[in-house]
Amino acid sequence: MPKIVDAEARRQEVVQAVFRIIASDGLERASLREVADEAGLAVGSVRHYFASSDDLLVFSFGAVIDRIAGRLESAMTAVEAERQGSSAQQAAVLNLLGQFLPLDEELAVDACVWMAFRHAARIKPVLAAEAERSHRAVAAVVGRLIMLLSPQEAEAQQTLVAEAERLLATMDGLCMHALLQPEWMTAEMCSDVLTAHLRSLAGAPASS
Amino acid sequence: MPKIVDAEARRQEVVQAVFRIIASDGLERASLREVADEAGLAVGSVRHYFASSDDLLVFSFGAVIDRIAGRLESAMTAVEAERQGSSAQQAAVLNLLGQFLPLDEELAVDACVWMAFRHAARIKPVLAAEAERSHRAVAAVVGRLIMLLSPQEAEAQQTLVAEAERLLATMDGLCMHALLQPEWMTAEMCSDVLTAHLRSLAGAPASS
DNA sequence: GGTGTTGAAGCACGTTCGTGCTAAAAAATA
DNA sequence: TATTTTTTAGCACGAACGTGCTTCAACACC
Repeated sequence: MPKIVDAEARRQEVVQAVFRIIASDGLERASLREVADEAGLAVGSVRHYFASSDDLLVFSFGAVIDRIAGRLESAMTAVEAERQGSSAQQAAVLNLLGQFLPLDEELAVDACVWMAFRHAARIKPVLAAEAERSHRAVAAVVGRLIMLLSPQEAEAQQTLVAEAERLLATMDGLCMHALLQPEWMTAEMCSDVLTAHLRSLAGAPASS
Repeated sequence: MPKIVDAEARRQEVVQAVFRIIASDGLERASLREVADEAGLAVGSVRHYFASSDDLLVFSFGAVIDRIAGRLESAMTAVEAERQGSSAQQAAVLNLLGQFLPLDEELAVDACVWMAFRHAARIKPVLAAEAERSHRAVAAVVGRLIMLLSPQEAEAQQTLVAEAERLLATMDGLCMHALLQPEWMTAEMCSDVLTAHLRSLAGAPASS
């Protein structure tokens, strides 16, 4: 029939163009014309794969969520595979939490895009569902991590939830600072903050 | 000479209109026309007080920084006025940290506007200087708080800095979650997370 | 009371946006 | 080779944007 083209691959190429534009110029510059230019296509071509601008943005949001959630999941299974309390497990935990931070180019792009979409979802209702999914996916991983790391002594369920939310907030804040104030929040500072937080988790059992 | 009008008061009215628009519709909707409508003025009138759109945004950013920094400063002096370790000081600390969070309508508007400008500053160079000032002002207060709350035992300077950055990141993450996922991050959850963090500061001296 | 400075309002221009729609190009099938 | 269908490209329209510039009303001062 037609010119054979892998539609799914094309969509991913367009999404990659969206990511690059958001990371460098912000979400508000991710218009159809800009995206088409960045992807080396015409506006009509992009609109052939995505019915509307909202469609493109929602799909892109979903794509970055899948990427991040996938990284977190695999890093979490690596943590669970290590012996409890071993230094190898400690390293795996640091690796897991590092997936939140813009420590290399790819992670930085994803972090930019993720932050931009989550903040945009406060205003644009079309993004709300994906924002919910994003929060659930990340909270699930962090919850498992907290259950693993918390002292075995009897812990109130509420305390565990609060500790999970605390770690989640710290990671998001750390990511935010690393993106917005990279001169202050360096990779070393991130590492220091992370180790301090993990020590506070292990050393100060939050017995309610 | 002319029609007497308190120019500074007028500017503040326009800035308030900017705040309302950003809080409800996002920063990208804070155009001259929208702001003029919200303030009950004409575009030309707004431009009489602000030379350009960028001028208006930079001034508004500065205004929200001053408001937040002012609240933090007064709350910090209240903390320093209480007896060290007293429960009154504990309450004053909770009050100080609560100034970061959208716990009432006014705080919520400021938090929205503050977040929006800080993220926009990553892209728009005109906002960069104010973003720097914002970071310095808040970091200074949090630094003083950490020095006050840390156990008196000999602490490495680096550890204190890391603890300050950790508290700052946690507060920003908490604020972000309270704004973006208010159903999950309720006021009670904020309180639980804050008390857990303060306990980890006092109970687990981060001796390097 | 005239006069000149200033607040307020609005027009006009060029740019960018999303989107409906049409037309050409390209490749697999008849 | 002719046809059919997907892919690509492009035009046109209305809306919204920032901004330069002009116009009008109002009030303090001579």
